[in-house]
Amino acid sequence: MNVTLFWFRRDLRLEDNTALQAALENNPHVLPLFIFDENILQQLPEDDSRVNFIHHTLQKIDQRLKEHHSSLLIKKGKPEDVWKALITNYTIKNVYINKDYEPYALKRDQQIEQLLEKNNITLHRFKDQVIHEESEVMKADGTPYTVFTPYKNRWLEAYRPKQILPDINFQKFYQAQYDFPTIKEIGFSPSKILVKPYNLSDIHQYANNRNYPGLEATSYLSPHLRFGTVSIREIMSTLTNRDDVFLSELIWREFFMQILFHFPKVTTENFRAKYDGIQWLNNETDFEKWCKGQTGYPLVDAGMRELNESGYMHNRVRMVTASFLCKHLLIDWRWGEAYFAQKLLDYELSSNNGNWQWAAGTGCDAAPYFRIFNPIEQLKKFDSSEVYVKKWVSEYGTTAYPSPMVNHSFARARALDVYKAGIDQ
DNA sequence: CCTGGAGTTGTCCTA
DNA sequence: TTAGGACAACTCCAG
Repeated sequence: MNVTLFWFRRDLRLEDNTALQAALENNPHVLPLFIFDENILQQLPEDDSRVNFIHHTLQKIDQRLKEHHSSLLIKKGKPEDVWKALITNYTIKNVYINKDYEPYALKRDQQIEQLLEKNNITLHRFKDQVIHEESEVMKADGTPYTVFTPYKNRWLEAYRPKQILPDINFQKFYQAQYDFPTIKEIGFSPSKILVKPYNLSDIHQYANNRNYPGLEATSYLSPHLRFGTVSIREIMSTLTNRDDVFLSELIWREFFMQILFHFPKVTTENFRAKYDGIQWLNNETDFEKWCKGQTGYPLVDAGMRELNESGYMHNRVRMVTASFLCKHLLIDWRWGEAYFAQKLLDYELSSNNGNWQWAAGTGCDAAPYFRIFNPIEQLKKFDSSEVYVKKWVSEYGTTAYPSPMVNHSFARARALDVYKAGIDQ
């Protein structure tokens, strides 16, 4: 039996899925596939919340497919090995994927494409996870933007709303009944941390509410965009002119994706080499206090504890915690980036890296280094009733709560000195 | 090539 | 009490 493979990666949905739709429209016997990639899994803790979310999402997709006498094929291994086995066990002419722009994924897909080509199999790639991909929003001279505002203006000029795809035809799937593996069979254990459904019902209030972590006004959209459990086009179709501040955040997502694509060195290096001379203190005890939310600054600690306990952190608080690590503690932004990468449900290399470099002042279009968040002032301004802080730091206000690990005025002056010295080198 | 305007999210001090 | 400027130049981008 000939089959066409559709490979799910970070597009875990049956609705408005560009490559899946194309596969079903042009081929009989479409076999949907997901590979638990050992290259990625081996770095993760056994109860990783993202792996659990992926597993849970795939199970729901599999259940829907089974209602139509088909099912998902789940494999675990290194993608190249898995594909070699698939080519041996099935007769495959076409493979469909949605593009993924991260450095690891680009390399992986290139390898798989070579392997498929050798076996006379065509790989069909589609743009799906973004409105404008890496080279669709460029300056007039053909080079990429490195400043957000002009990028955003060009992005908006180029935007054309697109129709959501019609419902898929389940009859076109390959009819087979594969067992769906348990989380244990994949080598993981259940996580207590769960992805919440996204909620855009109050999105027209985003501009007014977004800075107040106590309001519980966040959309919780980010993990869904990360794993493709919702289509970016569907989100765009729900926005109106009033939602321009929220739309800007979606454009930031694509801005940092194209930065990572065109400047992959940012993964390990400062975007601006000018800051390479900063002498980080990198004190491990300090770092541990920050990770655990034991700094003695309530807004910082609330943020870190929210992250540790829920896999989320409010946007404003991400800036405060990141600024605190880099400027008050003089710890290399890469340490903070790696910690967020472990914990965030919405972890995305491009956004995480871009925003950490922004906070550290080393990135493109970054905050100037002398802009140092005052964690006490930020608390007064954005959580004055202390609802957010009390929610996450239950001992706040008692003797059990630690005193500040570093004096703000001292740390501020020290950061200015160290940054200045680093730049002057 | 030149030029001018602008650049996510702050803080602190002074008048 | 509050508004405004300093903080520090530098680079980007469009015309």
